[in-house]
Amino acid sequence: MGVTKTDLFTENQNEIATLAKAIAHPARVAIIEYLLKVNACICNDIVNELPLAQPTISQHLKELKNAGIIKGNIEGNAICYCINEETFSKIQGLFGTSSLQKSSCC
Amino acid sequence: MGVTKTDLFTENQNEIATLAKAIAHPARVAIIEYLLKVNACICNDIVNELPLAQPTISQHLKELKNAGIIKGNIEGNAICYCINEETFSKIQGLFGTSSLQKSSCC
DNA sequence: AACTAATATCGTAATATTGCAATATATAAA
DNA sequence: TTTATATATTGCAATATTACGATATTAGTT
Repeated sequence: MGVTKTDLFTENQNEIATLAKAIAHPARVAIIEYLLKVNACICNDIVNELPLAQPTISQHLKELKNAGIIKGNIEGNAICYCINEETFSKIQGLFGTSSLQKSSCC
Repeated sequence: MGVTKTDLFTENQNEIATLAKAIAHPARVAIIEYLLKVNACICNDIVNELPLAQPTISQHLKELKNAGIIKGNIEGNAICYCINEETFSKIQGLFGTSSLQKSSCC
């Protein structure tokens, strides 16, 4: 149906899925990488940096913001976006080496 | 359009997005967690473990397999699925602490 | 106030994802 | 060989995502 049955899964599983979904688009990966590189930037910089139309980027920024991965501060008539360290650390914790012990079989 | 313009982004950005997309569903997170917990299992175990119909789980397993996150070995009339360590390590590397240096601003 | 620049929202078309019933396939057991 | 068990595939309905033109909003500039 295209509708994910979130109520059937744990809060933790849904949280991981939601964070992963926010990263699950090359444009959003590019935005994250760019923000990490320049450490902070104005939205318009991203529009100039990426080969997508302004409304499209605005939409991607909104999704990243909803997921808590980035945050935006109003700066005059522009908006300064940057990585939300708290969420970013959480992601590194969730997907990082420590969190899950691996072991093969077949 | 619902169509991601992958050709506009780097191979690396697309790879990260593809791996993230494979994890971007609570059922697939649950499958990964289960495989990590039991270390290996028969597909039918997953069907019994998760509150989804067999065809739906088969589909999720296919996506995880396509992404290289799990692999399946035929074992009699059943199939033994397990984590693909190589890809799993790659994910931990990509999202883990080392790969991206963070620094806040606003 | 009129104008410009930066960003967000709306509406919509194209496409992708999710879930499952029905069915197919494949192997083992009787 | 018939039957049972395990898994995959097909087809489809419901919903979600992606992209962008048009337009709105907001704040600075002249």
